[in-house]
Amino acid sequence: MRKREGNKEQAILDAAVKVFAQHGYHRAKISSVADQAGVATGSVYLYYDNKEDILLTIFNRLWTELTDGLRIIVKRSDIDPLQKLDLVIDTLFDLFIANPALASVFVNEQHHLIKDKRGNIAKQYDDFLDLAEDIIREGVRKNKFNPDVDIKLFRHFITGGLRSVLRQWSEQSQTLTLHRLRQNVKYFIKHGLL
Amino acid sequence: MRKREGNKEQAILDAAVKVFAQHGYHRAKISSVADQAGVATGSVYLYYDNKEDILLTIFNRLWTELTDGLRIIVKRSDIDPLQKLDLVIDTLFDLFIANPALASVFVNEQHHLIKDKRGNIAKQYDDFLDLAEDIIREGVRKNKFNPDVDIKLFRHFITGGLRSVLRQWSEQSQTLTLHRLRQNVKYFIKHGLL
DNA sequence: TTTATTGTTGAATAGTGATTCATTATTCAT
DNA sequence: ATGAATAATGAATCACTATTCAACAATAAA
Repeated sequence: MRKREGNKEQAILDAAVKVFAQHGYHRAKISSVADQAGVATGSVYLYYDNKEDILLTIFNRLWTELTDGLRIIVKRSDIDPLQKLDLVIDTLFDLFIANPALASVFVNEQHHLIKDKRGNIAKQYDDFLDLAEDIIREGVRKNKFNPDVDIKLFRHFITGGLRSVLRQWSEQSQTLTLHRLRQNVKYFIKHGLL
Repeated sequence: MRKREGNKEQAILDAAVKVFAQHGYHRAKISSVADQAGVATGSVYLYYDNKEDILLTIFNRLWTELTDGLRIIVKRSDIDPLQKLDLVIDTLFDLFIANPALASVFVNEQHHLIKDKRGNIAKQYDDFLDLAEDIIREGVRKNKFNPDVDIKLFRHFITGGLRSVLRQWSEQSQTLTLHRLRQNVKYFIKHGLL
C-alpha cells in the first residue's frame, strides 16, 4: 500500500481559491489549479469529481463555517441584538482579512451555483439569512430596532452591501483599512444616511 | 445593393439580454442568441466582433443611460439632495421594472467585464459612482446628511445592496412588489435599522 | 526482496461551442 | 431584366480545456 503524500485535497482547494480569485471561475483552468497546488492535472480528479465540484466544496465549507459561527452568536444571551449584529459583521470581516482570495471568490462566484441543485448552496445561503433574521426579529421584539424595516429586504440589502464593499476591498485593498470599513458599515447599518 | 432587413443589431442585443439572463453569460450559446433573435448564427458576427463584445455593448448602453439620467438629477436645483437620492433609486427601479431580464444581466454579469480593458466598464461604473457621490456631498454640505458616513464606502454599499435586492426580485418576483421594495430601500438608506 | 495495492502522472481524448467562410439570397442602380 | 454589391446563412472548422486512462511510482505486507 502507498501512503498519500501530504494533504492534496486541501492543497487543491486552496489553489483553486487562488486561481478562481485571480481569473474568475470560468476562465480558470484546472491545469492552473493543479500547477498552483503542485500536483499533476489528473490528480485533481482523484479528489474532486469535476471543476464545479471544487467550487461547490469551497462554498459548502464556507457557508458551513459562517452558519456555525452565526448560530453561536444568535444563541448568546449575554449580549443584546445590536451587539450580535456587530459580531456578525466582525466574523465576516475577520474571515476575509484572513483570506482575501476567498473573499473574492465568495462575492463573485456564488451565482454560478445558486440555480444548481447539487450541493444546495441556495439552501445554505437561505439558512444563513434565516438565522440572521432571528437577530433582527429579536431586536424588533425588544424594541431596539425599527419595526418598519422589512426584514426580508433588509437581510438581502445588508449582505449585498457587504459583498460589494468586500469586493471593492479585495480588489484594491489600499484605499481604506478594513478596520475603518468595518466601523463604517456597522454605523451605517444602524443609522443610515441621515 | 442590398438593404438590411429590420434592425438585426438591436434584435440580437435584445435576444442576448434574454438568453444571458436565463442561462448566465458563460452558459449562453451564440446559437441560442441567434435563434432567439431570429437570425442565423453567423449573422451575429456581422454585428458584433465576438460574444464578449455583445455583453460589453449591453453594459455600455446601460451605464450610459444610467449616467446620463443621473447627471440630469445631480444638476437639478429645484429639489434637495434627499429627493435626488429618491429619484436615483426610482430611476433604477423604473429601468428594471421595464426590463427584468436586463436587471438580471446587470446584477450578475458585470464582473466578467470589470478587469477587461476594452469598453472601460470599470471606468463607466466609477463615473456613475462619482456622480452619485456629488449628491451625498451636497447633502453633507447642506447639513442634510450625516457627515460621519464615509462616502466612498456608502456608495459601494448602496449599489451592492440594491443589486442584491434587485437580483432577489428578478429571481422570484412574487415575494414583494417592486413598489414596496422601493419604499423600503429608500427608508432604510436614510434611517438604518435603529 | 518480492509482490500487491494504492497513489500519481501527464499526454491523449473528447466534447463543446465560438468563430469562419463558401455559398446563396436579396436589393437596387442601370 | 440584369448584374454588381452587399446581407444572410449555417455547416464546417478550430480552439480550447475538462476529463480520462494507461503507464509508472511509492509504499507496505508477505
